[in-house]
Amino acid sequence: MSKIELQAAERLKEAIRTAMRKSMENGALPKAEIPDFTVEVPADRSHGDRAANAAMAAAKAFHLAPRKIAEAIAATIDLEGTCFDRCEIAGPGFLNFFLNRRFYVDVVKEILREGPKYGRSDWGKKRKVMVEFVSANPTGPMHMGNARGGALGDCLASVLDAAGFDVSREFYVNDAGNQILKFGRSLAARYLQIYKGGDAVEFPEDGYHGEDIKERAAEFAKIYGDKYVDAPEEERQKALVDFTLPKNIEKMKSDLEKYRIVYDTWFLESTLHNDGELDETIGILKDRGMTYEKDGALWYRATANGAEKDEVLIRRNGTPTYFAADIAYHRNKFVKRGFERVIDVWGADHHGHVARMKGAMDAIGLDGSKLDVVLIQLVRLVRGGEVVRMSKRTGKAIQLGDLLDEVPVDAARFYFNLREANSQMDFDLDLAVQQDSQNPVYYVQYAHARICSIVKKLAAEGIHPRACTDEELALLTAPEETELIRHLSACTEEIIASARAYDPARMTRYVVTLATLFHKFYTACRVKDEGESLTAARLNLCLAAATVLKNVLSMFKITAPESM
RNA sequence: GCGCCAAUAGCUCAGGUGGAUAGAGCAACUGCCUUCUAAGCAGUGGGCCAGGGGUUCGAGUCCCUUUUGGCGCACCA
Repeated sequence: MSKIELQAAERLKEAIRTAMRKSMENGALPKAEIPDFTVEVPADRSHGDRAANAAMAAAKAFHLAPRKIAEAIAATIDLEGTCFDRCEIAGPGFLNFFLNRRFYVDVVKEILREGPKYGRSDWGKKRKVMVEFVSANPTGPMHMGNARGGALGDCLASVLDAAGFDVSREFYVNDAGNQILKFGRSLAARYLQIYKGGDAVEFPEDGYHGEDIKERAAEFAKIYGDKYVDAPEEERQKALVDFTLPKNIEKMKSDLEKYRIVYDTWFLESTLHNDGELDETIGILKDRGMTYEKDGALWYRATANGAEKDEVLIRRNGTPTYFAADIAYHRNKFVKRGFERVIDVWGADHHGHVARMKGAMDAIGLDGSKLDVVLIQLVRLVRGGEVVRMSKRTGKAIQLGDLLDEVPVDAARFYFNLREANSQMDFDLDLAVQQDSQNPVYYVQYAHARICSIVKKLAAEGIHPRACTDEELALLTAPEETELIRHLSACTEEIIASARAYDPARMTRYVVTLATLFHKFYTACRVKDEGESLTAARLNLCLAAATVLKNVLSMFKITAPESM
């Protein structure tokens, strides 16, 4: 795990604080409390590798001009033990620090030593965290929104894993409740229509109108014939649901696997109903005085936790609501399975549900703040310059399976992780299908392939990668080389930042920038025929770059091709 | 009506806890392959950060407000 970069900021901060204390002792600064300040990477390279705003932040406390404070700090600071060797005062009082030679040498060595592990850290301290994502209704095929949620959820899980959490991926299968009844009614109607004609059988108005329902009913009819035409409605529906549901779930599994998503758990909602957990959870709410009866239904006092209105848990007809099951489900995650933190990836249209769900966790005596919800704005599909509606019910929506038939998985996964979850996004299918050189994923993969090509070319001449001495690695002083190394060194920090923000798109941007810096290096610096030592050192740098490119890509389950 | 999310270049978007001259990609234009992959690199043009107030040394970033979009406010899930 990378320590170098992580320690850089902390050690520097401590050195600055020490310098301030020393200045106070020798009278250069008045005695005052040292305020909080930041150390950051400046936008402009000429401002050094790290900049601290300590002098400006302390101006008030010391009643001194920022530049005076900066001068006192710069005069006393001891950079021994940090990876910086120079400090400049600039602008309104910034302290700009420059990395020493040793830093660049150590980074390259560390990457080559760590290999596939480089970038990983124990920041998450092995805490158990669950990421639940997609969880599409098993009543029909998955759509574009699921494609985005899938790529994001899966990559978020990977980022958390790399940041040192014990991550579990889960798919919640809504195989119970109202929509399954509706599902059964829809299937039964389509089934009967086969034998009695489309006009003779009325299709339920709130049913699922998709073509897939007709297809499933036809498959069923092919096997069982008219056996269920005269059976009681309830029996007919049950037979159709029992036949169709497993097929739909299998289809989702295989589509998702094509998409390189493999879950640790497929959690069936029906288990909550069947083994009493739902009743148990409602019992807890009752015991805590969070429920009451009204109009024949059982209500949850959501308003007690700040909600605008109360919610029904059990309907007048005796069936529990989705919300009731969801409370039991989340209780199961925390209590029965001991997850310390639970992340749900939901479509943004469910945002109203977020506060309710957190409040419900508090209501059953858990901590709602340990439930995090990542909201994903729905994707608008654009084809031929026109927005395509994605309603499942029209039966005209593009399905996840269709998408993957047309768009390479590498491209789809990368594309959906280009933007943060909470941004609206159009998916231009025409563009995505024909995308090759335009798609940033190829740009990144190309950088990797280029490196492999260099290595191959040199190997053909009998030059193989070897360990370099520090003196040799210190030859890497061109701006294109130091910029590249500097960015490579930020990988661990960046993964942690992505994990903290639940934003895997940060890593996509990181790796695109990495590719850019490599391409610049490639253009400016030759590896071949540069003298034995420099060639060896640059070859090491190439391997380091390839390692990080590959680590990030494979974290996202995107291939890192050796040639293109 | 109430609430959540958004508004940055022609288009699609970046801009961690406020920092130095607001950045990429695409599109447009101009250069660079007898030398490791040109799916690349270098350069040019392009901006009232939706409008208006405020907070302070300092605001694209924080607060208020207006406008414009997306989405919620079921005994649906």
